[in-house]
Amino acid sequence: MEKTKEKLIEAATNLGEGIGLNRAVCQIYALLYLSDHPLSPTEIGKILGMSKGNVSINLRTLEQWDAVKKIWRKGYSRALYTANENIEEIVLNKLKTGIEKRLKYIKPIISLAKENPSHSDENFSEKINQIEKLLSKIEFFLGNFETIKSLITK
Amino acid sequence: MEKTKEKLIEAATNLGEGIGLNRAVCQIYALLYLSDHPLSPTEIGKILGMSKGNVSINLRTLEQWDAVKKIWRKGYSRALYTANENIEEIVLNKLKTGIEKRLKYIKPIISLAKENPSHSDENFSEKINQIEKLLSKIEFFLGNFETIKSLITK
DNA sequence: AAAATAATTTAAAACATATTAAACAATGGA
DNA sequence: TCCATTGTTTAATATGTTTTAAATTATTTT
Repeated sequence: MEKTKEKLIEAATNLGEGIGLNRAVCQIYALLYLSDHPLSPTEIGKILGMSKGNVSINLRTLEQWDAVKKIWRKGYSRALYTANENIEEIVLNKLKTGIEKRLKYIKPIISLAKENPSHSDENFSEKINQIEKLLSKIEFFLGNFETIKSLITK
Repeated sequence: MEKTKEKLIEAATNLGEGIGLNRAVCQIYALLYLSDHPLSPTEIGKILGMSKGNVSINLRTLEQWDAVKKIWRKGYSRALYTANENIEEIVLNKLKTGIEKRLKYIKPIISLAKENPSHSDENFSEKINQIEKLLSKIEFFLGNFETIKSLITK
């Protein structure tokens, strides 16, 4: 592979790792993003020096994020992969999904704490109120997410 | 400790772990956040059933994030700790610092790729342009960060 | 100043995650 | 249909992170 491309992939991978993604996922996405043609899992593995099992696992992860997609070429009947080039869209969607999941989890717990008769503790109920306020801000944010997203991505 | 509080700390910790923070950091912050009075490292360790080494390490991490602060009480000459209650502020500051660090790292690499004479590859220079556009969006965002922050936190 | 208590640092252990290698399944071409 | 090739799953290995326990350092009390 070209030296510059290699460096870019390396840089992107470090970046991704910094925000908690695993190495393989970043490498594969960066490779596909920079490639001008779709690649097969085998090619990906060869180029990146990575086992085919690892390629397989992480391609599926990327598909779930809608960060890459399978395409079919006449002649080839096995799938090739391309990157969804809209990085902002991918990131924002992941963000939204993540926040939603966590909200759903925390809300009932806060409700429970609110109902609970530990009214003697003034500080505690004040803190619960603070958290509730924060949660409703986040919910507002989610409610306007599509608007915010289009402001950013367009 | 009170049952409800315990559950809340547990929930907050799971939440934090979900976004890549370590268990101890979350537990300590949640405990201090919900406590109505400052706590010493020893107390924290005892309440959470955690080694003092672990408390020490993770308190320092939290201090670096400005998520907790040392306070002194007359009579006590050793430091006690309280939570910075403004969670939004903490999160946004961490976000900003993180983005800045990563920008500084990726920018020179992009510049290098741009200078590089791989002009034969039309696709490649197009992709570089895409990334540059994205980076300048992020920079714009950072430039207006204080404004955005005050919109959110106030 | 010495003893007691508290906090930090460190090296090792426990734990978690990512990666591989090998077995298995599916597909395409002879 | 059988062989060759590609992709997936899995169990194990390797790697990285968190936590602890113990040693060290700092602080307070007597």
